Amino acid sequence: MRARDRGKQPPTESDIAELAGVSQSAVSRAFTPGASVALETRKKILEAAQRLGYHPNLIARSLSTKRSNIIGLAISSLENPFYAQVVKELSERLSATGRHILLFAASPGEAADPEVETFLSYQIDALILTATSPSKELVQQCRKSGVPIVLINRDTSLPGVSTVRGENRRAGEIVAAFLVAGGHSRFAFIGGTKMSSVSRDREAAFRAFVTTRGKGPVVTRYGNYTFEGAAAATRSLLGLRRRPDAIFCASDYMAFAALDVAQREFGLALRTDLSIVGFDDVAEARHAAYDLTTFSQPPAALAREAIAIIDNQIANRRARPERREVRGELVVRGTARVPKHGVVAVDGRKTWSP
Amino acid sequence: MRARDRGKQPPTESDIAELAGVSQSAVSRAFTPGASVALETRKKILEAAQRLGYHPNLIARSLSTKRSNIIGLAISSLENPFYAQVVKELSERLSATGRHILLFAASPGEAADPEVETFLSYQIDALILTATSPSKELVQQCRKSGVPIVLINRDTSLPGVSTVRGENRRAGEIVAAFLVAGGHSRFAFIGGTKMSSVSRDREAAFRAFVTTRGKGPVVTRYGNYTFEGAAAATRSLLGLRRRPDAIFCASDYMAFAALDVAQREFGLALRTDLSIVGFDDVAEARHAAYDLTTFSQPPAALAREAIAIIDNQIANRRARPERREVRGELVVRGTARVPKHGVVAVDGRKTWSP
DNA sequence: CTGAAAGCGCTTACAG
DNA sequence: CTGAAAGCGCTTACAG
Repeated sequence: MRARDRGKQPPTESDIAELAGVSQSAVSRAFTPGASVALETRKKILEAAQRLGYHPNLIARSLSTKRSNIIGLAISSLENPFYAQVVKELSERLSATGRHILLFAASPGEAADPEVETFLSYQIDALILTATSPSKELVQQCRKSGVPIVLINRDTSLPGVSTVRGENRRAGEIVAAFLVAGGHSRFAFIGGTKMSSVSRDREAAFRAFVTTRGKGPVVTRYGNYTFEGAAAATRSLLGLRRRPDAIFCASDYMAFAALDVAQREFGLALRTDLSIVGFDDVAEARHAAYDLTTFSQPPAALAREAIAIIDNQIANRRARPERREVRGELVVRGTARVPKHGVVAVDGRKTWSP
Repeated sequence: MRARDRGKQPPTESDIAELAGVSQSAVSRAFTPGASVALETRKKILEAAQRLGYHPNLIARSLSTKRSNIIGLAISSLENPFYAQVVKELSERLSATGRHILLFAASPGEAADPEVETFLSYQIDALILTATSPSKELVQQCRKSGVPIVLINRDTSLPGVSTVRGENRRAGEIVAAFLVAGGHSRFAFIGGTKMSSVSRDREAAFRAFVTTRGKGPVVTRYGNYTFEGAAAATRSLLGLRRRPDAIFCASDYMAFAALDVAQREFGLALRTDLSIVGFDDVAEARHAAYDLTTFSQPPAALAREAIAIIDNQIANRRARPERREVRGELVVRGTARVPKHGVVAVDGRKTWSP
């Protein structure tokens, strides 16, 4: 009796044990898949647990097993629907395997690092960063604690870190080919940050194609991955004497800002005065309000690959970090002039390849 | 030495104690604010901790203190930028006080309940639900475990649950007054779900005002808080023989869908053929692409109040559940005809009141 | 101020 | 299959 009238305290294994007339360890086994318990005993125990409304204390379990089933997730641009979608995909897939997300959502400017370090104190099983990059110190901490770390849509030269990205270089090339074929002649690129290597990859491939075709130079501005930043970048670009007639943006979210400024502030007509192409293919891109031509990078695939990497790393602590790429395609919509040839329709959407 | 060469295992208080030549409990005190440790000892300990790269194991701490500093957060519409913003505000405010978010992001249809119940096993200090409502069972579980629960932008008749909402009734009334003053005559409402009481409150006040002015009836459709659902609702409404010339949507996100359908599928001109008003005032609402007239419900305030309630409930376990309301205002933009009188400009935005 | 000890609620060898 | 016991890494009375 003593054990059970502990007032507001939730019941523990000992309470169940007492009620079922078995040992506490028997109760533990009854809740451990694969542990050896007689069918009869397990039944008694489950009944008792049911009666008392027992739920295992996962904090205690984590302490003994040294596995928390918690995955740390840091993100710096939740206002960007692309990342909201990534978080959602991650949450759904992870919870399907009984794992949970410890979330930290920073603002684009902020360093997520200090917060994320405290995640380590929660004994997370792995760390996922998206829209943000880890510092050297964070990576070292993770390696010391044996916590695998994977970046989504970001890259790093730091050793021991896995990455999952879209087809950045291929995208840059295809978008360039598309715009060149569309008859444009003055090209610009709105990147994330100077440091962002995914943005740089897209830019490099874009620029290489354009200049190789003798259509250079490509003017670049940085939108810092924010709406306001991209709006400012667009203003700067459209104020140029040699005004671009084709802008490739490193994210749909920034492309939305470009669209805004081009139409509202400069009164430009899409496709005739100016073509804009984004990257990501977020859900909003197909809304009539934007109808954005863009290169896709599916969040579901990104989430799937990131989790696959984590699982590998957890299963085999000595596994080498991986770098995976997720396929995308150019989705043709209304914000960019369309070349005469090369458009094909699949599943109700239009795609283009050279 | 023994204690320190445990290989990949992160250092513990005992390791620090050994290195610093003190007891393990002394180390614990050094990391407990307000505990009594000599300045000298604390210094030695912190040095040792620094050298070993020690971070307290929060899982172990939680087990003794029965406080995890983890707040459970369940959300069902992260694709709606309004909720993405709410999550972000919550994350930033909570981490400022050393707390973290255990996240579960479901899809609008799904019940978050089963997942959220496992949160309880993590000994969360409180539970926040937004864009989703708890089942009776969940609420009972929470009360049993003494976990305060607060809903954001949702309501419930279940006892023991706190809520934070926008000015639903006032919004319905003001939007109605605005549209009536704008000379509209055929009113419609796109609600979330039949069950959603925040949606019902907005609708009831809207309808009451309209019919009182002899401008009824108000036709209602439900968009299920999704983009596709709202698009279908709009199609149904605009296909009506007595086609509405004014639609009030229970969320901006649904209003975006309505805008899409009205313009792309029905070729309607905003303000002359049809006025659309939303609810929330998400960041996208002021983008040129939408330029949506809407009643605001600030996520920052919602997050602040929700946390304040949680803090009250944690500080005083016997505190009664609270129901708080957060102020909003009608933000005048381009999707609805504007009455001759009543518009005032503040801080670069236009507002209206009767 | 400090250390030894018990306890938080689990898991997991180890005997039987 | 089952129980007694040690241990996970902390906190916190209790003596001194």
